[in-house]
Amino acid sequence: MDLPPITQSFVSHFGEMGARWGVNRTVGQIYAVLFLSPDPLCADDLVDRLGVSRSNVSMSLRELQAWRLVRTVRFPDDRRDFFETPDDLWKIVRTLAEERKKREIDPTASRLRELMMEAPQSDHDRHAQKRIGETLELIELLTRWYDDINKLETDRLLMLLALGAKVTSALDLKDRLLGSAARKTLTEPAPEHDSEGDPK
Amino acid sequence: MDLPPITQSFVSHFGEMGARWGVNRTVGQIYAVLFLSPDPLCADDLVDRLGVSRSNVSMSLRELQAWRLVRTVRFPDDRRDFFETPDDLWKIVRTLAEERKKREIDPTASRLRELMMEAPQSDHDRHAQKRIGETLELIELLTRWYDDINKLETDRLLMLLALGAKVTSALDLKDRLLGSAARKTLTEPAPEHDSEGDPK
DNA sequence: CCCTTGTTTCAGAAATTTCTGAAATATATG
DNA sequence: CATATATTTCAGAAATTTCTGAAACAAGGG
Repeated sequence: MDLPPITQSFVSHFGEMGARWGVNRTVGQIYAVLFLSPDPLCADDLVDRLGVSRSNVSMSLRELQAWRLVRTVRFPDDRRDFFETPDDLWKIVRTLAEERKKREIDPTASRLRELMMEAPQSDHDRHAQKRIGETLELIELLTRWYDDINKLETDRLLMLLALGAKVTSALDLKDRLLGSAARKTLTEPAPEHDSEGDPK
Repeated sequence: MDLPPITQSFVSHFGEMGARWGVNRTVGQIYAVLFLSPDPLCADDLVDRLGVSRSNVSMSLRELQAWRLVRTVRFPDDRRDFFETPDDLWKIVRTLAEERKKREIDPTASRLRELMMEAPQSDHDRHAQKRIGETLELIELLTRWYDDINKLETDRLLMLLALGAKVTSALDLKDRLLGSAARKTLTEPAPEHDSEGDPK
């Protein structure tokens, strides 16, 4: 490995964290190198900098492209592919959210939907289905919210994030200004999830 | 494996998905069984139902406890530990979010903070540090938002989720009612990211 | 104490994932 | 079409993770 000190340390960290993020060490490291590089790099640059095999680099880049976290760039009079990360951090955040949802949530949601179609054979099945149904509703609520929020342009998103929980007081204020009739039309009756959870 | 059909299918799915969620097959399956079980189960119940070794169950339960996704229950006149999942789904969602943040975000944030303290040795380092700083700011913005939202009681949270992107129009409305001066102080200018890759 | 019942630990076996080098493929150029 | 350059594939090697059975540990009676 041959990298300036700060980059080096950043790259190692991404290598270690890779596992927790659902990618392997090399994939994490390659992403880190590209992320910090001022200009696009070709596969052999990555081989040199990380000291891993050419084929490993090739497969890892492939995976990063599947995640839409790197893209290729071509230069005139050069037959090699070069790779770079989008430099808009917000775009990266959105891509990560989309891809993780696709891999971690969507398959489960559709499997649960299938299970809700099955005819229960026993009391046990009936209980399971009830629980599965509640779970599915919650997932659908969360993903609808996500889809909705994800449509906002970045500056509006930024505004909401900066507001944080204060939105609720802002909404309360609005209610007071308008009378609460208007809000009722915007909020839907809350789905119920009850249980003998702990008193907080 | 000896489970009624719907539970069976749910459990297999959680086993397969386990890997994507950062746990292994057995951990995923055990969680799934406990989640669907109407009453708490002891370790040997899990051995029977999943056909894995006793020690595997023991280690997997330990991991699920580290995640705070299962808790133990004792019954009078029985020396065995029994295990169950919280049945309030919102509590589960919150726990998942907290634990994943702790494992996936926090270590990176603190490493990036360390890297920002280093004295840059070269232009390359300076560029890397700039990029790292932007990343850290974004992470901090997101985690502040998360901490803030996470404080809300579940019914308020539910209200926000149901509103989705409509909050922004609600806020716009509030602005119109109040005059826009108030909001300006809450939004920040969007971070700029420019770059031009040039051929080597 | 010494059973009995239940849980945890841990070294090594088994399974899976990652990585490599060599061969195959693709594509531009003379 | 032959050559040079670049990339991808893939079978097996290497590394890592998961899982097991046996042994150690813990705790409640008798």
